[in-house]
Amino acid sequence: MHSLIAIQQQLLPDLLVVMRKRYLILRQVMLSDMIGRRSLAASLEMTERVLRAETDFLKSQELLIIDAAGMRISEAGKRLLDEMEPFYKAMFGLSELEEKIRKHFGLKQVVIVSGDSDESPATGRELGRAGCSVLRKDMKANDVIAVTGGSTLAQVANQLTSQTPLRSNLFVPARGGLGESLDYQANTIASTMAKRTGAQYRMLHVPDHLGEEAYNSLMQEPNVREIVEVIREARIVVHGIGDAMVMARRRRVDAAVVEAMKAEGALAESFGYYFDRHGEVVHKMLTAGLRLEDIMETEVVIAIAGGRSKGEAIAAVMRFGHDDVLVTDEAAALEIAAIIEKESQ
Amino acid sequence: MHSLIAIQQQLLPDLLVVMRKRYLILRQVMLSDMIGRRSLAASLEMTERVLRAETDFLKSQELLIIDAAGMRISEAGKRLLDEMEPFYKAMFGLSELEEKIRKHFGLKQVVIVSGDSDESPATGRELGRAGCSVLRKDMKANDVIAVTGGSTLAQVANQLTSQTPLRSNLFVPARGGLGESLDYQANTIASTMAKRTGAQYRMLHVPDHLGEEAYNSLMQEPNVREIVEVIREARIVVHGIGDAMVMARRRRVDAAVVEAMKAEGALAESFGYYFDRHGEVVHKMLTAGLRLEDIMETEVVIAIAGGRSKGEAIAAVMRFGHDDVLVTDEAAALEIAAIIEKESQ
DNA sequence: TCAACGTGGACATAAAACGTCCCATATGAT
DNA sequence: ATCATATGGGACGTTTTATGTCCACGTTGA
Repeated sequence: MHSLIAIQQQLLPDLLVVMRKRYLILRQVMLSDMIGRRSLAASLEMTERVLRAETDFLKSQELLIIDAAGMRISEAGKRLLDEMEPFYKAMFGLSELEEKIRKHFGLKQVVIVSGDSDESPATGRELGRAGCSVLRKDMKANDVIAVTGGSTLAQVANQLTSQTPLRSNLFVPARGGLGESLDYQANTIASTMAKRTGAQYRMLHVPDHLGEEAYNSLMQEPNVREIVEVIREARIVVHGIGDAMVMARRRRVDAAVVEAMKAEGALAESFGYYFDRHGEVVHKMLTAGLRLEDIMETEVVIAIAGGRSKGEAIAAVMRFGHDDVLVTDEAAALEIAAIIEKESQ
Repeated sequence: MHSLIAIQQQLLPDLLVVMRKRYLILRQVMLSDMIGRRSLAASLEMTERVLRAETDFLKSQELLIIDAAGMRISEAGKRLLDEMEPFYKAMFGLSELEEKIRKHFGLKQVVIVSGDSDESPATGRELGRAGCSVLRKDMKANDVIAVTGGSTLAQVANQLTSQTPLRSNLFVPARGGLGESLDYQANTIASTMAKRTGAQYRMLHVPDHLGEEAYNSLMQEPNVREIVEVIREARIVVHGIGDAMVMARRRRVDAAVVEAMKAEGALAESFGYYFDRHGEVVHKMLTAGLRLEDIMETEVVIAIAGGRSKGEAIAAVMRFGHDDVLVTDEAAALEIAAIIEKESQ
């Protein structure tokens, strides 16, 4: 059974979307006994016209009885709902989760791949693949795309492709060097993405965290200044999310600073900033890359991160509230959902 | 698993059609090793443009590899075909059958509902329902529709509906009275259909088989003559198919005639005529209703019949070669397929 | 080298989906 | 009995998508 669904996902990705839509309509009609088109459209958050197309179809299948008084479910419709119940969770559990998380954080889109990146590398790859689709869909001609580092972003970079060379696009690192391994550097990832898609890329050869003096003098350099300006005007930002302490350690942040951040409740790290559980930024620092105020004005901010252990961190960054799209995996999503659940009580 | 397929067939029949299309493309590509768009389109009997849309999609799913040299299937594509195999028959077995029968008899359309009308009344009703859809789709304003009698046609009549009254349509019996029970008379069925759809109807109160003298004198009657002329110009004919001997007995055909027909190999009966296995008409008779030459010129001829026992008869009438659409059930279709198979050897 | 066959781009046009408004009508409260 | 309200369905202009048709250009194999 499960394998059939997997096949259909590949061969007809929107099959499940349509199926869910029709299922939800049918269910809503059943719960409402008798209901009119307009109020049904409102309660399902659909426009009247597309709902109408669907109800017309359901009527033609005799799953819905629809007359001048309104519509109600037929016997065959009830039977179908019953028979479908056992499949529902397997088929649409993730969609439900997506919708829940999307709504709670006010995101434009949430994509969840099944599995746990912590446990299985395959899930990590899936995550990368999903990130690619999202990115591809959001990219337009002449876009500048800023990307951060990290293993997840590296997965995205290694799977990104494009049918035709995207000569007009420009990939840039969101931040300067952060003392990570070369493969996971933002610079590396930006260049990989550009090479794989036939796009342009520019590097930012500057350490990320800078003292005021160094910052000022670097920004005097015309070539640094120019690329920094390009970065700060990126239309799309793609970033990973990490655990604050893990990242701090990996980046050899000063022990005293680490302690300070810990004291302030630092939980998550993303595009060089550290966030506490409420999405507040802990420890603002001068940077040559994207600053918070740039992020806030970026048109499309895409977060990509997965693994059960990252659930909390992801939730923290989402609470920061300037992301538009979240791509994650099932394990992390379940953690996030649990956090939402807990605090809504 | 099987029940999921049943659900999907109700909830998204149109998407399953797409799924099959993509599967067949993928399979054809695999069988061809490497093939170009045009020749593939030809072998699948699709236009080049729609095939292209599909192959573009399959490429985006990475199921197909497509470069300047042509296209071939990817590893993922092969895997998908393998995994899909066990589901294929359950999902599209009937579509395959439909296509096979359609091609063999050169029909415009074949519709098969699952089950065996001989065994289950529910299948009979399904058959009627399917007949309704076909008829509805083929009907246009101002059409005259001639219908025959029989229990299957009665099923159609009892389920035919129309959203809006079809005031411009006219239902007429294809033939005169044939000595069957009232419910199954063509007259009854025509009037039922008309009443249920808000259409017009006309009756033909004349015995079907007539001697030459009676025929001539009846045709002198202006009102008989008029309706007969209308019948003979029907744009659509809907007819059932029966076993020759069963029908002959039910209609109390003269024993000597029955013997004669038997000797000539009469196998099937339809719209008052008897056919042998080759679709040749046995025993032409004068009739006030539709004659063979009328049928041959009718724009849309729809045959509706099911049940394993009728498979042979249906095949015989199809061989007659003037039907456009066949609506039948699985059991009959399997019989028909077996007959096709047997003689193609 | 050349001919045949391949893909992919381009574009006009047909067809479908969609948003929006309106109307006759059924329903239920008054 | 009547009236306000909500209903389905028709209509229609607009936008989006699908489709037919050509053509440019690259690859391949003779």
